[in-house]
Amino acid sequence: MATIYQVSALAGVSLATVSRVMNNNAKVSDKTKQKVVDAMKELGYRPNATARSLASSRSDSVGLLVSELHGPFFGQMMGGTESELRDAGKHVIITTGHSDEEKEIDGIEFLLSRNCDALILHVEAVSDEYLIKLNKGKVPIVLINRFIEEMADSCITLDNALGGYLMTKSILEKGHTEIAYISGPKWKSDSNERIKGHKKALQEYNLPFNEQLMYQGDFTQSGGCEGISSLLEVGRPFTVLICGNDEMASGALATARQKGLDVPKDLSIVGFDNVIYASLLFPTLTTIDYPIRDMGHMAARLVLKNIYGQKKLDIRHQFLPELVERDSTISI
Amino acid sequence: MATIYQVSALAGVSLATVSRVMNNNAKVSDKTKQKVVDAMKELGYRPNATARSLASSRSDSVGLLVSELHGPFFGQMMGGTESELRDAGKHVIITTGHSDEEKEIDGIEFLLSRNCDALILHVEAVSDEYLIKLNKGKVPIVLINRFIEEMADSCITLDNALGGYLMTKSILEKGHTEIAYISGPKWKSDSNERIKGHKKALQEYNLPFNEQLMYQGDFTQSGGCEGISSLLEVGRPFTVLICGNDEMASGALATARQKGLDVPKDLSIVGFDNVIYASLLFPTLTTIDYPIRDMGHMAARLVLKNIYGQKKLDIRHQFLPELVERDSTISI
DNA sequence: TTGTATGCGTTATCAT
DNA sequence: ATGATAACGCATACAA
Repeated sequence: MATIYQVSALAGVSLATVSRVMNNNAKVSDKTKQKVVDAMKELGYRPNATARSLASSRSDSVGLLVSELHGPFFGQMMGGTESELRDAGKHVIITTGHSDEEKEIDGIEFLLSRNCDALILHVEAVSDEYLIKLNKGKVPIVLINRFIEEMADSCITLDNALGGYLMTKSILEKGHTEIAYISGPKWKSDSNERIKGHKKALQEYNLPFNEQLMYQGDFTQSGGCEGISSLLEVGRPFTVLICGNDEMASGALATARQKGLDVPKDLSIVGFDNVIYASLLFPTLTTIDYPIRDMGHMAARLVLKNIYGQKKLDIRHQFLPELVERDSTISI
Repeated sequence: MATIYQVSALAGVSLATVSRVMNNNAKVSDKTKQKVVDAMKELGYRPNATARSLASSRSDSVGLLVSELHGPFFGQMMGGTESELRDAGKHVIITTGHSDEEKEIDGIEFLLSRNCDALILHVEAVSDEYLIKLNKGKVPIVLINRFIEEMADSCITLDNALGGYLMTKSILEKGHTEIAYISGPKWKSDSNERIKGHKKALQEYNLPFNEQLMYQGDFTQSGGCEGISSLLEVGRPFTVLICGNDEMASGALATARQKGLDVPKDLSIVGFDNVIYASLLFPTLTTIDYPIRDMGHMAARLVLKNIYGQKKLDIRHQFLPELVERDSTISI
């Protein structure tokens, strides 16, 4: 691989000059610039990003930490962030945290060690204190789907409580009173917020929250399957099943059908996220739209604005969920 | 951020010694090692991967290029590769090619410029020649879902032709003779191989290939929607619709239902890939299982074996597709 | 076992 | 406008 030395030698100029034309951040006469460009082309020169980064402590790349690489949710998020950044000529370095504190920290340290210009994090296990401290460091942080008062300017969030409220309200309006609920892991804030909204809606309708018909799932399809099975075994009838996300809802849907239940006639089901295949299920799934792709976009824009100086971008920190009514819910 | 200099000063040893305990690749007395470790801890020292990489021309990370970050196919592939590599203490740097030659090359150059120890590529647009040349370079390459004779040892492939054959044969066995086909882009090799297998099965049954009922889609859901609409307009009846992948199949399925067609009674539909939600659709989708997660795993193992010296791993280069019969196909 | 010195490929600060 | 040269943070061949 050709280096800057060889280019400078072939072009008959100094290292500094070659560097200047690469970064075109200083005046270079057209004549010498041409010589350099020619030399570069002849040698097939490609700058070494590592050396460049070491010398400049920049890297033109931003670190992105997601919980998982698979699944519709993170797929959309990564896609949104990457496309925006790529359009701006920046690269994204992706790694995973697997919702595990140690792995999340490991991932963050990896990204930091790669000299990322900024970090966009979807973290669930590390503490607020850790993040606050991290945020005081040299590398700017953007938090997605998590709100921390002390670093509010760096947070891109969805109003999960509102989402939980909307989904419950919609089924209460349909006359349901016997409600089962498969939540996400209780230690995840979005699960909890959704439950909060759920309870608020119940309160407005003077309905009690029934702990018996609450099952704690794990946001996966199979979690939804196990959830509905377990809930049916409780023996207490319910006319609607609220799921903490679409993946669990789709699992529950399939299991319900296997058990001979007609959705929505025998049982209404609601999801959360509006994943790409929610409208392909049968019946099509009523859910809450989570504009995660837009939020991924916005996280990228926040970085572009704060770190890469694209001042004119306007930023939105809080996104709103919306009810998407489809065929999996029915009035009774 | 603390550097190796500060650690060496605090510990009262030389740079080299600090470096040795970091990499523990040379004898260091327990006593001095302890001093160094203590100093590191006290300073919260974290090695700078960039500097490290520049000095050693290694990076303990492998570059991964996929076409897209979203979608069930690439999600599974990335997940498989990352988990295997992460378990081995290596990191993955992911970037995208968007099935576009220029972007694929840009992505590869980015990965190369980051000093990746190896590259795992799912590329569709760059030429064989480019890859062969790339493969002669310093950085080892692994190709996934693409076969090039000259670098066969670096390829992890699925027998797409066999898959195409299996899917067609299964519906021929069911008595279908009026067959419509929504293919992937014709310039993608997997699309083509699947069509080849399709034709081979037709031949065995002495059935003609009907160009009229062939629609070229783009492997997306909406492509499937457009495909079936267009095919229905041809006016020539068909009892089965073969789709180049599950995403198009799911789009076609939804559109078919919208148009009042009963799947599978009025129309059988087959997909390809066996994506995670194929079994959640209604009716559940008959498809060809593409073990892409395993293949992602295997690509990682190939790297671990060849580059990171884990010699005992055994490698499999060719994977076989399997028919998964579900409810979207029926005998006539 | 430990230390010294040099190189890795750039950027950036001085000069000129 | 251009050139010398010192960082950047670490690995490593060579000495001791």
